[in-house]
Amino acid sequence: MQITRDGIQLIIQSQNFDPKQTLECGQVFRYNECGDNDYIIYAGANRARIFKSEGSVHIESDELDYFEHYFDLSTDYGDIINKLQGFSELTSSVNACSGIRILNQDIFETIISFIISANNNIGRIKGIIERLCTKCGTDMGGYHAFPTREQLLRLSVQNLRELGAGFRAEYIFSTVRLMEGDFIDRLSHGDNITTYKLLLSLKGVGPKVADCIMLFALRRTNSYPVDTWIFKANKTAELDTPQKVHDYFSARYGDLAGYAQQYIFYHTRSGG
DNA sequence: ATCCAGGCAGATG
DNA sequence: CATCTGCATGGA
Repeated sequence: MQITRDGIQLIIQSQNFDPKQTLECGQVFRYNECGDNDYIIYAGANRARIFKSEGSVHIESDELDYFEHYFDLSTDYGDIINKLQGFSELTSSVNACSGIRILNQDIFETIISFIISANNNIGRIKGIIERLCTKCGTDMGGYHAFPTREQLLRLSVQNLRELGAGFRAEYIFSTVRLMEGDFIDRLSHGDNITTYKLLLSLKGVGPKVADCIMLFALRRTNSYPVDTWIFKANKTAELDTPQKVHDYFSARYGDLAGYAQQYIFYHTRSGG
């Protein structure tokens, strides 16, 4: 993969980077399509435009270093794909979605976003998060940052309901209060089991949401989130519960489980 | 109208 | 430990 920096933009030439697949594979919610494979993406307090043109991906932002890490540009996805091709059941998914990259997202934003995602659909999730940012995120001039913990502490359960969060309003209200002191540091530095248990201590965070947080924000790539789509795709007579599917495939794919999960999820959801 | 959406908490065997 | 039910909201 070749990266060149030209003023305010990065230009990336890679077989394995497609903006549409990367943003629409369900790992992130705060983006808007503004053209053909052309998006505005908001992450934390930052904003970028990302689009594909003549085989290259362009990223325009005032914070290029942030987005270079955010889009995981130092990881060799060709190598990951080669290894996953060793599993015959993944061939069609990987071939159809070979431009997906797993983002490095902010931990607080990811926790709140995936609490909102529970028993919800992507359109509503995006709307609730957008209204949350507008309601209490810092005005960056033209857009709003994702709220900080301190900003969310000011909202009542009633406020959260008015944004459309439904029964998740209580979860968010409790969780921002549980994440006190060095909670985030302990999440980041714990081993997989410790971090997983810590996440389950938050309200609105169960097995699936914890796996998403570990994969999308903490880069624990052994995580294998099992939602309704993955369960439908993987369910067999033997693997007849989400937990059995999770345990089987996280063991089968090892540290590539998270990548495999995203290829399957996007492929299944887009009609594969 | 009924079901579903990137599930979870709390109660019950 | 595993299984069951209620849950806010809006679109299909």
